[in-house]
Amino acid sequence: MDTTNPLYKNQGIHAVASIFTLHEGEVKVLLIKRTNEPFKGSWILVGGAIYNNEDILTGMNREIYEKTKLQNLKLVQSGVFSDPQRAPQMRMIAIGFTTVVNYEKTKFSSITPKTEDAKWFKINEVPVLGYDHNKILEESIKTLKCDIFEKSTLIELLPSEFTLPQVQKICETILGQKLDRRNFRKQLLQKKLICQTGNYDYSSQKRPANLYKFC
Amino acid sequence: MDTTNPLYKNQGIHAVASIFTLHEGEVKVLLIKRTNEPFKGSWILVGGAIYNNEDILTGMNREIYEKTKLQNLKLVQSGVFSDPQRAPQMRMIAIGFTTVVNYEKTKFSSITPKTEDAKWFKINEVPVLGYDHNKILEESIKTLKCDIFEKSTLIELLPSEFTLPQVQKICETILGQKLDRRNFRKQLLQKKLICQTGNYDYSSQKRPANLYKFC
DNA sequence: TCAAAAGTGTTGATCCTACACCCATGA
DNA sequence: TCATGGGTGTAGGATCAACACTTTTGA
Repeated sequence: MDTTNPLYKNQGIHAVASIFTLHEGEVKVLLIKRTNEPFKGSWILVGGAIYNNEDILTGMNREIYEKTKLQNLKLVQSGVFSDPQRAPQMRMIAIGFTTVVNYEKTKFSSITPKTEDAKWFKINEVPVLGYDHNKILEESIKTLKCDIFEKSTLIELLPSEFTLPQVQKICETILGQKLDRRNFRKQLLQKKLICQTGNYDYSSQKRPANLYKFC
Repeated sequence: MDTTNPLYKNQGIHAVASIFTLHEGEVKVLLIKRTNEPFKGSWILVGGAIYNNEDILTGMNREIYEKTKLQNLKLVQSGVFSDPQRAPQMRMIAIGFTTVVNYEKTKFSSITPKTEDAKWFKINEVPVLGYDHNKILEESIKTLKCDIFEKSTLIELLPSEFTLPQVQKICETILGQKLDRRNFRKQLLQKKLICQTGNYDYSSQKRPANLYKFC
């Protein structure tokens, strides 16, 4: 590689995360309003350029922490975006990631100095985003749907004890379709990821549901 | 992004291809001997740094063409490699790709000025490579095994007319295991990717096999 | 006629889907 | 007692793995 070739100059790498949550029965994604050019005033996904001394996962975690104070999220890679024009200032490649976070955890995260505003958007009410972030989000939604039955996804979205109807509602919301109750339970139970606690959820006004936990 | 931050300087992107072929009943990968530092004299996969004005696929195709004169290969992305130390000169992220090429096509490709030597290696006789290319190759082998039943893979490895035992041998070689003949045929035929030509292969000294083509 | 490779079907296990009725509770 | 949501089992179809004998050819 000839490092004097100007075609190699000024490249950089973005790590961009679609952070999803469930709130009020809707799938939402965290967007941040940019305070600087380019795309000043636009909403974008959480992310930024990674440093020379970081691998991509470290950089992604740092960016997420800086902008949201969230930590220890399970990140799944969901695409590489390399259109030379995707960032106006300089040539940037983006690596997309997908993750979910329990809405309760986000209540206490204050907005950091780097962000003017951060907001959860329903995924079908997302505006036109800066950069190519609509495309990155689209790939992440596919990844989210694929990973919805993973322990790492469900464990984040559920409290320590939960009912099967709760789990089913989460999956249905994310997949955007109804699931058969009996098949759903069979499927989940025979994976042996969860087991009954022996407790019941009396909070509903109807028949109490069995409480389960991850085991 | 603060472009004056030195942590953002001098990043680059490698596109790295594991180009596989079948030859003399073995799966082989194309390696190139480096003529320059770093890793002068080491064998590495085909690849290089992409230009500012290329997307990653364009850059990968260009690198492959420059180094092998091969064109129109079906490239499948097989990983992102972002260890900050993976390249000694400067910080380079690598995007790995997997592809296959018919051995016949490679006979006429002469070595280009950029390469001292290029050679097919059996995949279980690959030496220690420069950079992190052993790791990249490992991921590509997984991708190759996953994609072996894809039309785009098989079509490249087979002549225009071929027998089912030929296809089966290819799959067995790549997967490294024997397959049941009856199940294999059923599986392939019910995908309706191939159909009989009505011709027979008389080249063997035994019962002639039906010739098939992609349809 | 023999050796070698090509060709061919069936059976059982597993998995997935579709579907209907009873149960426990609070109002 | 009723309305609501929780809980449960089975039957049919599709898919996959295992397995053995017959056919065609050249030597």
